[in-house]
Amino acid sequence: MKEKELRRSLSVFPIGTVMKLTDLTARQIRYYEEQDLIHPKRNDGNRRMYSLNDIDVLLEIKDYLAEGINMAGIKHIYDMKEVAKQKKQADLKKPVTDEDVRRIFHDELLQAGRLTNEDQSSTTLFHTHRPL
DNA sequence: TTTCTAACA
DNA sequence: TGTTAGGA
Repeated sequence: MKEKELRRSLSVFPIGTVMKLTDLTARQIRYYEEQDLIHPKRNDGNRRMYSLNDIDVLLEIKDYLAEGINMAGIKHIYDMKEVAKQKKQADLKKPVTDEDVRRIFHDELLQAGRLTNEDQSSTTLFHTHRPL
């Protein structure tokens, strides 16, 4: 099932189509790109071209935002997903006991509560969770 | 017409 | 995030 993933990765939609499909503004879509949440390619005219995968991520972001998670939180969720994949590949050769495993679980707990909404000013950073 | 970058009464 | 200017 590799052919399918390959197709989902093809960047073929211009931003206008993505706007209609996600109900996001061009401003938001470009902003999420700045935050490295998506990486649309550019065509010869410097126009952004999005893939089905990019659209899926955009839709996920909408859900997270609706759940009250801020940009910082969403970013963590995605670079956690990366770490999780690195771990998965590493586990194919190495045993399952890495520091990464703990870090992942740790971050997971933090996000469950801490970065839901309010600003990073103070309170919620302390009372929600304790280090693992 | 559509999208791009940069910037802010 | 919205919106707009000025260009491609």
